[in-house]
Amino acid sequence: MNKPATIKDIARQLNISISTVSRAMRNAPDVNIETRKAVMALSEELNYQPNKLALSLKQKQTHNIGVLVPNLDYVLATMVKGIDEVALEAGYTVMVCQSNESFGREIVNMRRLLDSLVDGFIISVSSETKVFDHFRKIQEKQMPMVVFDRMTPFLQAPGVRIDNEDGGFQATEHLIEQGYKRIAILAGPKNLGISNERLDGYLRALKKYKMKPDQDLIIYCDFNQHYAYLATQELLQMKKRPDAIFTISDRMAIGAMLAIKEKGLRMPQDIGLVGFNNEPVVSLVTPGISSVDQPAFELGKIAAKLFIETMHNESDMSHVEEVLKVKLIVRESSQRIVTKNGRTK
Amino acid sequence: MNKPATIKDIARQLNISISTVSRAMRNAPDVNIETRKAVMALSEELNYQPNKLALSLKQKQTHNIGVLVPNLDYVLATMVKGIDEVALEAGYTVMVCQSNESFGREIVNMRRLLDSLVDGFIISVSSETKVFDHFRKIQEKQMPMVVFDRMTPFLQAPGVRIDNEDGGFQATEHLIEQGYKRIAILAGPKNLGISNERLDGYLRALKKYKMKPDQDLIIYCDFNQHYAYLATQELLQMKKRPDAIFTISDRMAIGAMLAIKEKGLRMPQDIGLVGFNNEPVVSLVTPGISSVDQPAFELGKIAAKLFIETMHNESDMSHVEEVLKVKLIVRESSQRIVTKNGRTK
DNA sequence: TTAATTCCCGATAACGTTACCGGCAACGCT
DNA sequence: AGCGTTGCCGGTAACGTTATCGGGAATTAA
Repeated sequence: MNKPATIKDIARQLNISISTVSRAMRNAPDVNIETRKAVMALSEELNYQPNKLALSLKQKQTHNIGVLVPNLDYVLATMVKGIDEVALEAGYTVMVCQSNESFGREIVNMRRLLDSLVDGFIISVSSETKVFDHFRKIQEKQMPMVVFDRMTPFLQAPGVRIDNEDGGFQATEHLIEQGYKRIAILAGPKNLGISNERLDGYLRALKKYKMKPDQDLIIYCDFNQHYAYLATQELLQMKKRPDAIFTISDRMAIGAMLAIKEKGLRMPQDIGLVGFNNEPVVSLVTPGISSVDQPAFELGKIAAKLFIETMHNESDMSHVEEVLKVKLIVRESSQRIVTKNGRTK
Repeated sequence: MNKPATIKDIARQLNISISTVSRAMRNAPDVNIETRKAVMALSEELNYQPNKLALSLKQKQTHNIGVLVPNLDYVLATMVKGIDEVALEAGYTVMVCQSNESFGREIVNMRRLLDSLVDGFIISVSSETKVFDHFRKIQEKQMPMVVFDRMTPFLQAPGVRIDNEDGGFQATEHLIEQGYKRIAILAGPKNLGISNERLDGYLRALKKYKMKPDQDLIIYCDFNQHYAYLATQELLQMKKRPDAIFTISDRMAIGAMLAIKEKGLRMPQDIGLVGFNNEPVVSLVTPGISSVDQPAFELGKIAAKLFIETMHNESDMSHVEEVLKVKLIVRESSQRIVTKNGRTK
């Protein structure tokens, strides 16, 4: 009972050939019912487990999905959970690798998995990534690849994302409706798609209300709390400081909030604030921060479904792009006009 | 260029045997320098990638580590990051599988990975798990296994955890020093080790200060925010309600905080609150919640190191148990006595 | 010159599995 | 009786790699 039992052991003990055992095991035709029973019984007794490696080597597929993510924060962890759910159901095992937003780690992780460990990839690109050659290798190998959340025009692949532009629009329009006049945006890194899309929504909202965008109020900064804190400090020291800030992530909103509080300004009276993601934390801080809610779990599930479709489908799906709706959740940080029932009109 | 290049292709094109190519590739002796150069050059040109499956099949090891976690919340994600860091460095790829705190999923995930996909496991058990037979299979196969964070006496395996008992003690002693008299504890599920250890610390602190534990103030409840919220509501409706609450996780502390605020009680004046984990969120809410800080990232790294040691070490390491220090971080939620410099004595 | 040593290399088996082909009975049909 | 069909099974190659062995040529030692 030391070495794990193999198909050969069963064949030898039953005095039949390994081919027959193999057939019996996977319910193939051309095998007598009695023989099958005997094989099943013995395999049970020997606690036989088919060797996945050998199988994968033979039929050149692993039934593993490589999931490449830049980190495992709340949103991505939720998405991964969605992926996991669907993948498991479909008989796939997922290998999650996080790159820590590092370009180098992203490449290393990818190459590792690429070496015949997975059948394909579900990817959300790192914010550091500006070059996409390593992903091309996946496509060269004809491997299925699905991108999610953070997409990029440089990759021809099916994908699913949220309507970032609309999210940016909803957030900005809401601030305008609340009477804010000088609305700043903390956009993320310049090369990140979601960053620019949310910025586009911001710009469209300004345009709709005939407000002129002010370059001084459009801040690009790294996707994290501390940089948002610093950027907000600078914003608040301007002669004509903004009276509202839209940050493209909740983490950044938290940073902004800290700077605002430190300055002694009140939300929403002195300054309005809206974030993005609707992470649990924004409803816990005081004041609660308005934020654009996105269906992260659902998005993960769709990503996995797309992957499986791509696997089983011969036709080119690289043009497929699912876009999920988002919805602004209004909280105290931006709600100046209060109606009778406590909601904005 | 469609099919990936193999060692055979190189051999054929160079008119040498596959053995020689194999040797050349892995810097084995017995190969001429010229030959090696030629092999290297051609393998570069053909973009050759050794097939990990074949290699694993041959030498019966995969260089993969299966990491089984109950979820991917902040603390565990941080630990996984630590594992990842060390594992990658040592040439291992990690496969993260989350069980969603479900016993069934834990088993499914484990069996998947067990079928020759990984060389061993690093495990944090699900809170639902009361039976550990499935883990025994790992040991039967002589596979290395390391447990982390959530340990259990039912598994003989090396592990690393934090000093939960001391954490519970620090938190409770602090509350006592702040003059709280009726200190409740929201403990987690009864079968969870970390839950009981933190409770033990709580009890030891009470004993040290000659305070009698009150069974009505010891609440077992599920490890999540909502149940903590409900439990706190009940606590606050008692005739002799507690004047402080220690929750064994920050998520539960948040739930408690919500119930406390709803009741209109002030922290720390009317009631004190201390959590566990020191997640970022506790410093963001108002008032900031005191919490026991644990070195999650470090813990992950040590878990991975233990694993690698176990791999390379023939001797039995199942008795090894590393315990990491924790440290209470005091915030407004529990700080009644303020000294000149704003710290407790 | 001969023997011993070193340097390279190739052939083969093996890891555990499946796919393909061929073959031998037994059976049914004309 | 002869023929095709069906049911069942075994042998073999292959997936891509490494380990083991053996052996020939070249170099060195005696």
